[in-house]
Amino acid sequence: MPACLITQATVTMPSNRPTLKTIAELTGLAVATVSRALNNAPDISAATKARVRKVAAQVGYLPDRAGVRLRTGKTNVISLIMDQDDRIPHFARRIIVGISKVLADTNYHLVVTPQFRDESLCTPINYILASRSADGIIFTHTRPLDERIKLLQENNIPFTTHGRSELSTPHSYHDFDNRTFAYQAALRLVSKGRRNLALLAPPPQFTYHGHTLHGFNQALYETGSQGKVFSEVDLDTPVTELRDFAKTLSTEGSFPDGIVSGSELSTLALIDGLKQAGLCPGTDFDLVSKQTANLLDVVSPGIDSLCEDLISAGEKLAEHLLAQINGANIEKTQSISQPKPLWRSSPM
Amino acid sequence: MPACLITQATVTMPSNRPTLKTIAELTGLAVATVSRALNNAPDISAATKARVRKVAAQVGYLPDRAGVRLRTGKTNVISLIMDQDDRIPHFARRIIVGISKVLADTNYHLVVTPQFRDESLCTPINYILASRSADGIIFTHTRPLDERIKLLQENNIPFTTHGRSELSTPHSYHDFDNRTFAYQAALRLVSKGRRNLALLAPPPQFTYHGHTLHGFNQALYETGSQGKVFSEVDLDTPVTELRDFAKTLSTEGSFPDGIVSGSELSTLALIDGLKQAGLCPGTDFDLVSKQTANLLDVVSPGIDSLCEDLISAGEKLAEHLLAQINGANIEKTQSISQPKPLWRSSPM
DNA sequence: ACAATAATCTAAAACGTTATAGATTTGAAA
DNA sequence: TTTCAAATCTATAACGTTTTAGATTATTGT
Repeated sequence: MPACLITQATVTMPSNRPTLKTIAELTGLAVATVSRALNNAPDISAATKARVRKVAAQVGYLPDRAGVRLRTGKTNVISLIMDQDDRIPHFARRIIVGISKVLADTNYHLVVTPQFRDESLCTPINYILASRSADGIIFTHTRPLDERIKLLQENNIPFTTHGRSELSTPHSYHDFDNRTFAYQAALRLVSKGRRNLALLAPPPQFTYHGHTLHGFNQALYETGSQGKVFSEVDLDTPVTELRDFAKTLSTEGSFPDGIVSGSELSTLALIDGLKQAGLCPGTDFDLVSKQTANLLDVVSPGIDSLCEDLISAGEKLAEHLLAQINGANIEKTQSISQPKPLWRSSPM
Repeated sequence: MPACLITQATVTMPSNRPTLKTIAELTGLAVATVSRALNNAPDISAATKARVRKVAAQVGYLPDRAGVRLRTGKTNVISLIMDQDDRIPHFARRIIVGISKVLADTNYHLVVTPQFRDESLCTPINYILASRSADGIIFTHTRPLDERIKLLQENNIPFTTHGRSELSTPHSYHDFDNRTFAYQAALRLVSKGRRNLALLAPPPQFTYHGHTLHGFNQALYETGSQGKVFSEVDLDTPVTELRDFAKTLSTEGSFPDGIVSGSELSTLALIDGLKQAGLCPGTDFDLVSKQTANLLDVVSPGIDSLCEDLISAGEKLAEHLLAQINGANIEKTQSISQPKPLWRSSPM
């Protein structure tokens, strides 16, 4: 590669990108006036604003993010803390798509900050705070006494979470109603004649563990059914292990004939294990699953499920965060979405 | 909410964030000297460099991204174009994790730019170019005559792609060897005694469609086996449709007893359909699948697969891009990864 | 001891933006 | 006509960084 080419590219070349100065020269106005016109300041005449905006559009002006950021401190960035590994297929992508849909109408960019396995939950947040590299933060997999929430509140930076905490100070969140999910799932099984239920619960460190158990137990109580929470396995158990576990279920004294499962992948593993043990879904047992993608479609017969829409969750999170950045009340930036039933077969 | 609080926060408060000026005052040096010391300029003494670096570490100095970006034009951002919907579970997340692992050792941030369904492939790229908001771009799902590549090359911005194009001008890429994948998969089926093979191929718009067909056909040729490419369905066919298709397969005249499938989800759908038609995997037919996640673990008996590591793909992409930004030759930023066999049962 | 050179540091400008305080023009009231 | 205020615009500084050109000090050769 000829060295001259590198030099040519490195040396400051004219860079025809239009700036406020360009528009100022084109209109004969001062840079400050152009800035204020584009920002709709009250002391600029309507005629001037119109003229400036027209020229700005003509030359394809886009505000320089670095200039704005340096001057105002506003990054126009929101940061999503992304877990290095999560078990829900498409979880990260759908959350991101939802966020992106909302941000598309704004000049915010989404930067994804990874949460590595070997580091503290606070590490990514501390970095963002120290480098002041985002106007707001979104994180997921919220815990009851989440240290991240305290950290963010102390530093007074807008944030919102997927899932709630149990801290006394209110915070912005979007959550899926896992209590209702487990409740409706259990009721569905009872309505199909199942009386000995079991719950494959979320890992205990997450807040929605409690919600899920609560809904499940309430349904048991209201219908007077038997039921238990699997103690050997949870939604984070590797699928192979889960399948082996399911194989042994039928040999137990009290075989659960109705199972509530909090994730599609776990559901598939359970079904395969039970099938291997010679049990037939729909006759020997029934199962109601949470559905976040279309994984259940690959297996037949159809499985009753309750859907959680992760794209719309991402949208809610982005909306909450932007609202907060614009000064909205915390209380206005909290939401809970309801499970959408997808019953595949009619109950008896 | 009391207005005074807002005012207090809005009014420029001291913001104790250390800058070059802070270090300059602390050391008694000029701002320029501090800058040059931290950037290891040749005209600063070793003693001064050491002193400056020590103080910088003590006060927790982090360069202000906006300052650097405004002055140098370097954004320290790389942008990943993310498809709004893709069929491979965990695809986006794993690519992102891989990229993030490499970027963690640098001061690059990763921004995810969405590619919406209804817009041109070039829209996100045009935006990035117009706003000069990234130093480099990564995109996926490369096509043989990919318009994005031409656009990026014309604008002389570093980029790398997941998958190759067939354009004459070389470009940086990381690809999975889909030719070898299909070749080895077909050979495996033949070694199990299957002689009437079928391929569930990628959608024809992607470059790896051709690669896959090539490998498959080569194996047929070398072994003298029968085989065909499913023409009614491909890897983008919805799983329910794919399952229905599989159900009808056995009624055909020449039932394929060995299937090569390019994705886990499709594999699960095919197997379920064939099972419903009364066919048993391992006896009536065999199947070799590409594996990118752990979805196949949920079904038994184990399925032969060839693994594609998407996390390491993300790492490669990031490495290629950074190398290019640092002036590396295009030829040094191309790589192809080999499928890793995961044979579940021994051939006959 | 003096000039020339090398080594090391610094002052000033610039990147694109917005906030502040001030300047100019216009219109109305006196 | 004069005066004052309102309306509209502008010059300047600042955000944090790096580059350029120049300044200062130390070192060398003669």
